[in-house]
Amino acid sequence: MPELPDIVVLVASMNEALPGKEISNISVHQSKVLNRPITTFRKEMLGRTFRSFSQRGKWVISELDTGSMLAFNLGMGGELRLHWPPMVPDPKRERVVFSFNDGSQLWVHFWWFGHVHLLKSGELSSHPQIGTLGIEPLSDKFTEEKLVEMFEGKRGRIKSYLLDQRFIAGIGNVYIQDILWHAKLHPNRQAKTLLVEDVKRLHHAIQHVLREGIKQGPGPGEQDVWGNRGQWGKQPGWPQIAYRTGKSCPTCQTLIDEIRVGSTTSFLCPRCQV
Amino acid sequence: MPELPDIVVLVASMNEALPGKEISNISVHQSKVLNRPITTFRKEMLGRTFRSFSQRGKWVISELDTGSMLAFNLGMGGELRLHWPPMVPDPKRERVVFSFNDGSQLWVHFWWFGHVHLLKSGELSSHPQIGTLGIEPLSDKFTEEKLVEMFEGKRGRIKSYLLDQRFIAGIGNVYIQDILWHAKLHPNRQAKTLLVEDVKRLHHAIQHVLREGIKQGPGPGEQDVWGNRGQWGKQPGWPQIAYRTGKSCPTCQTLIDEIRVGSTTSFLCPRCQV
DNA sequence: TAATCTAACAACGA
DNA sequence: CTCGTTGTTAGATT
Repeated sequence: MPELPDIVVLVASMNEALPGKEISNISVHQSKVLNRPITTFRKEMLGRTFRSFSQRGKWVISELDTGSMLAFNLGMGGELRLHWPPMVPDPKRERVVFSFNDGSQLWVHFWWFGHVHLLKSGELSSHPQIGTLGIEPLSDKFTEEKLVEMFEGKRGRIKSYLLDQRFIAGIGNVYIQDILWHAKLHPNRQAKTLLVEDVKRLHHAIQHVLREGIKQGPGPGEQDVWGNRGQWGKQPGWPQIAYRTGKSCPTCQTLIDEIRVGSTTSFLCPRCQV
Repeated sequence: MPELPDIVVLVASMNEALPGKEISNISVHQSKVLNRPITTFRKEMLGRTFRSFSQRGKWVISELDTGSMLAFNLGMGGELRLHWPPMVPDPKRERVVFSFNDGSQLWVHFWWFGHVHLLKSGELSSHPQIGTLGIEPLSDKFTEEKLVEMFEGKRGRIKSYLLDQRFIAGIGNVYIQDILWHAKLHPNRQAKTLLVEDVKRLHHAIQHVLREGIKQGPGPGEQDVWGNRGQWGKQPGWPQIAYRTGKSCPTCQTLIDEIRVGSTTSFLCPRCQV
């Protein structure tokens, strides 16, 4: 699933490519991705234009000319792709296709668990998932103190909290790998054992890795609205740890390990991360 | 902790012994058993008389002359005892002592986790524990159909549900032993595997064992308000299974086993109960 | 040993 | 983590 950096890059490309296009047709091939009956959805969306796009957690939020919002969650294996000339989509693969008045199309693709939710102005905050998202880790409000607070009184492992979208929005099981490596913290480290020093390193690592992710372009399997992919894995320094099992830790040359943490996989340097 | 049959017997004795007595003094030796500050509690209780007593789940509920309720939960090792002539209670042992105008005393004793909660008329249903109690298993409303419904869509082991006070009120880890033996059901039996036949046997076993418990008098460690104890363990047929590890199953002579089920102990016939 | 609440965790389903 | 629900467990304690 695309995480914060992937969404930031995708949203930037959508802001270049899509504003002003008027929706002239909509095909929905899997109705449960919508939060309304198909007919209602079509009626409310036809004739609308996208005004702008923004990122919130792992969601793409677009503002329509009516002031309503269309919120995309790409689930697993998700893509938002602009197509021109128009093609006939494979209905098994494409969940929703928006056709525009200039002949181009926006394909919403994912193989499982995605959402395309129409929200009236002001309904963002009452949306069961979007409304409960935590802080944006690249915003000014995400301070070291906030991170200290977040762990206060918590008993579990830090990885659980970093992945919990109600605390921090946008970190998933890809970028967290390098975040924990930069912070020199083991994913199983208990929150209550963190020192202020640890939290400071973690705070810095979160912002550093997410910003670097934006700079490097979409992560593995991700792309922008035109299908451009990023540098991930194509150059030596990026990523340092994620999906590099058996390679050497850049700091100490110990071999990178792959372990199960709860139901997720973690990549880590067993020597640097404690 | 006293369970439904023990509470029924205790309540009956309290209805004989206590109505009409006026509370002339109250000593509270552990304030956290109350749901009010001690001074407020004393002010509201002094001069009151007990009108009647009833059983709800594992609670003793008494109605005062004001229409308010005083709800007792005896926690672990709990006793409600009428004393005359008055004695000086050991404050380490006795949590609350009510002195009456005739010189007698009601001692509230337990070594852990008991409650003495004052509730205004109508507050019973909003009490966090009493208000969420499930059905009374000896009431007419407790039908086989109710029991079938209770297990519908449930995935866990039946013992969890039978002990969960939000489903059925009043069964604890003592009487459940003979209930499951009579129903020929293993405590770890998954709810979803129950046949209608099983549920029917279970329904009958619940009512049979609880009624027999009332008839036999208070269970192990329990007593009525005068301190009378029951027949438990003093005669061959009662109980059949509970606390009889290593004895013979009355049906098949297999030795009774003692196992851990979650965090509780279960006694069972490994041959009869499946 | 017991009772109940809760957080954390796992299993499952959508 | 993709997220919600449900059940299980460990820890704390009203």
